[in-house]
Amino acid sequence: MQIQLDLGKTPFSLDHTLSCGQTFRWERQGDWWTGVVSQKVLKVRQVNGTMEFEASSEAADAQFLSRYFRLDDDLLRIYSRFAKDHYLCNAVREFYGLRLIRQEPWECLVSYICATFKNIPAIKQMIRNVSRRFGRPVLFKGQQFFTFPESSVLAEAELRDLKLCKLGYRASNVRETAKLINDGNFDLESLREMAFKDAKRVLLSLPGVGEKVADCVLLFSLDKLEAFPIDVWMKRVVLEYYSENFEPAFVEKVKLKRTLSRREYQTLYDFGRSYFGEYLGYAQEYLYHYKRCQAQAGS
DNA sequence: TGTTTCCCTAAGTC
DNA sequence: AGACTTAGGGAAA
Repeated sequence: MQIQLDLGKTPFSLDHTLSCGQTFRWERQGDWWTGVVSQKVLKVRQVNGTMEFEASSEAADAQFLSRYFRLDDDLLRIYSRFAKDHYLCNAVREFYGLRLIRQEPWECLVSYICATFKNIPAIKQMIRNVSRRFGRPVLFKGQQFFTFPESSVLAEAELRDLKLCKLGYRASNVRETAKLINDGNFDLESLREMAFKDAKRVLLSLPGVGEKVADCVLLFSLDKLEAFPIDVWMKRVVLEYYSENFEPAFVEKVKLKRTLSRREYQTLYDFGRSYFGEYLGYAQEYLYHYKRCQAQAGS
């Protein structure tokens, strides 16, 4: 059964939201996007101010979609707080309506542990492989999809099988993290109620989770909009667009390095926090997408 | 114009 | 500070 969700005057762009690289389980065919979210298959398209969708389960109703796509965020207010320079104004104009997505924390955590040193097509491939190998099949409109496996399943997975999913050295990090989560030492949902710094400290204790992965999980699944993940693209954004905020020697030194030390990461974060304000997580996502599109257009 | 090969780099962590 | 580790994708052949 097809359901409609009226967006009213709420700024929203389904295409920008699903194209910007924050999530790895959606595919576009024509106007329609199909993806697996929390045990359900969704097929969605946007026609101006309306979202039309179908789902494999009735649990995926308009309220579910509204929560997943963060339609509760007041985007205009968020824009007014950070769109104060050339780059952000351009990014907001170009990607108007792009929203962060409220992902399922466990899948988000594994996705970003896998994301280290990989490009987005490769990450999508890994998550697809893991779901096909360890997830549960769901039939939707005559096609077979696979849910993302629970931590209990990955905790008992053979390393060999995870490596066959092309995880490489990430396989052991995924399995050991799954064990810790599954043993009940960590309740990911409880992090949502904690302060940003406390939640981050907990995540940093998991194998395969450093500053950047922790920030991604906090931003994309645990409602911490003050997270500001700095990967190679965001490093370039900060050091190229906002270099005047740093010592020239620092800029030159950090530009040349492949990876950031914890101290350097913190220095870039502190700039983001003071310059972009309370919604720096949103600013991050716009600038990340903007920089990647610029690079693609230029080459 | 269609393959194959080579090379660089990727939503970093420890 | 340097090792880890691998596949996608563009350039070159």
